[in-house]
Amino acid sequence: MLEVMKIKCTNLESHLQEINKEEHKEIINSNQFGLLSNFDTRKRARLEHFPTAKKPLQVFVKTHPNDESLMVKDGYQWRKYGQKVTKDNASPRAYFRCSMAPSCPAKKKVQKSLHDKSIIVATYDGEHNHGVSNDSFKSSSSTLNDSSISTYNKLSTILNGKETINTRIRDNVKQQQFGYEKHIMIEEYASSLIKDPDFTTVLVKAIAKTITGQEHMRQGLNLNLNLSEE
DNA sequence: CGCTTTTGACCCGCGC
DNA sequence: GCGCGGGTCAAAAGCG
Repeated sequence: MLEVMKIKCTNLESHLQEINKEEHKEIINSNQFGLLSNFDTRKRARLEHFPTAKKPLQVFVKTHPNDESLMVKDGYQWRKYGQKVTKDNASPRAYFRCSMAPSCPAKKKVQKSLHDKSIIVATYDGEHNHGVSNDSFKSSSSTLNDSSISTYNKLSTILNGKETINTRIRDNVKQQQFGYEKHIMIEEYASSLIKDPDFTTVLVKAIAKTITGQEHMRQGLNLNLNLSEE
């Protein structure tokens, strides 16, 4: 499911980059005349708000509020190399380096959420130059190959707001023998995505087009988000 | 014994 | 130049 979501996000990002390019052109054009309306200001703020490819990935993981370990099982082996108490958050921030490969530049910072002690925030820097461990994060692709319909159901649920994502994903994921922490991570990842107004706006457009334009997909067997055709 | 964690010291960029 | 704060280093301790 993570792979599917990653592909969808890639499609969405490329689509948004196209939109951003056009909006930047509009802003530049309006600035050429020395004018910047409130509307333009809002658009620029939104452009700056949307995460770019260079922005470090943040993952929100739900844990027990009393759990002080700051450990996030994400399939890689991490070696802790530092811990600091930061000014804006009483919870200590832990620094980890990937220990699966000696030359791997990947790093991450883990800190409890300022507002919710039961949520820890992992900020990833750099990319891994090696594969993921099968031992610590067993591939679920064998059980998720037929997950298109559940993916569609989950996204529909998000959009309809009739049921919390936690409930449906937890049921689906537990049935497919995910570990507890992994399905929590997926929940938080999906939750963070749907809190992004840009993400949901484009997602709604794409899914609406898919539903209305492709009647044969009414059973949600294929969530086609090929936005480049829009 | 080898790897990981802990933790105080150090480095360095940034704002004033 | 100085102080602050985030990030990193490295020695010691812990652990299997």
